[in-house]
Amino acid sequence: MKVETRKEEIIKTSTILFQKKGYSAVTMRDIAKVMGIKAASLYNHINSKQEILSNIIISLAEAFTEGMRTIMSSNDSSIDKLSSIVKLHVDITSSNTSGMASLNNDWVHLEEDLDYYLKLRLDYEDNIRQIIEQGIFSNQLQDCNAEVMLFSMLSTLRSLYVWIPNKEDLNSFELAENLNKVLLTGIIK
Amino acid sequence: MKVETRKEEIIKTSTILFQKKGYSAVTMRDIAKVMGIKAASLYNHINSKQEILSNIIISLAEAFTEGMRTIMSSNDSSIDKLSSIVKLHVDITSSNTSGMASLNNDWVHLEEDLDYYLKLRLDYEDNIRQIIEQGIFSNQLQDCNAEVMLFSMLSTLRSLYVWIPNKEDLNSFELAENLNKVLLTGIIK
DNA sequence: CAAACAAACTAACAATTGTTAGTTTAATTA
DNA sequence: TAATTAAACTAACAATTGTTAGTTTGTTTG
Repeated sequence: MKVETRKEEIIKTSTILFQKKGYSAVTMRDIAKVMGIKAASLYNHINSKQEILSNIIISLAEAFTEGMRTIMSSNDSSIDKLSSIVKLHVDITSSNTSGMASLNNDWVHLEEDLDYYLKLRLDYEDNIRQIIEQGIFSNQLQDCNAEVMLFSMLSTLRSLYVWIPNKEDLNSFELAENLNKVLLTGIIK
Repeated sequence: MKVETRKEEIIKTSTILFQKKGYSAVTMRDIAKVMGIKAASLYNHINSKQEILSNIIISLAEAFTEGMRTIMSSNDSSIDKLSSIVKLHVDITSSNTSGMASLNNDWVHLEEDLDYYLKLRLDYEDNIRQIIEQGIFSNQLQDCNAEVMLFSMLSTLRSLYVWIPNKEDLNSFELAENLNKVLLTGIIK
């Protein structure tokens, strides 16, 4: 709908500002100034500052949930599923690095949608855990502490937003390729 | 000095609050309330909110720098050096998980000490990069993209603060052990 | 042309922010 | 006991916060 256009511009602008200073440190006047209007004018398009944050975070969280649904419903091996997850993170993060900063750092400031976000996040982690445990059980993965594997992988994937903007020399495909290699087979020869 | 005692209590309290909501969202009145005093009373012991943040972040950053100095001056192999770095992160993070949250998320709000912090951080990263490149050169590490290795490892280590408080079942030693295995040799069998 | 509408504006609000000045209280030291 | 000091207090400040109400402007549509 065309009505959404201006709202989307506000969200896009806010996303970039939230990335730089965090949700709490960004004022409505900051956002307005970047857009070349007055703070009060923002309220013709959005209902609250909180709504902006929700829009940024929830849409991304749902994208991950949707991607995970596809992966889980496949018949791939555990290792292939993990590779798909890496690809999913690289793709979503590449398309919205700033938003991923809010997802990672500002979710604590969600109000109405906090519980919903936490549920999506928990379910997502549970799915990965399940894949890893299945991989250990079927002898494809090392019999190492599953939580450590989960944590290590997820930490790296969640930090991609910091790193992708600084490394334009690798395209999405190569990046996912390299990440897979490092995350799955380690760095030792 | 005994004079510092009260100041340290304020910093400790602030550290925990900063971890929960981030520097910008925590007010001097929040800090004072937890300590059971009035906001104005805080200023008998500290000069500004900013000073609290600086204290938290810089002392941690310097601990890392100091640890790295020791590692770099050893004659260990690249792999052993990387293991020592993992241990360094586990140790420092275990001893101050809340502070590590500020180090990771609130450093952007540093003012006077921002440049100093950035220099420490950059030097630290350069040292790790150097170790990795040396490892590749001497054929101990896979000939994979060095930046990806560096990023993956550092992302995991920097996220430890989120994870350590929830996993008390692993002690520092076991944790470093498991992390080393996963980070160095991967998760595939 | 008139009506409708999107999107900006000005002005103001009540609450909250970090911080300062000056004062009181209670314990320690000379 | 008198002087000192650490550490709290009250009261207030100027600035900034998110947000609301009501108005103006210019474009699109009937």
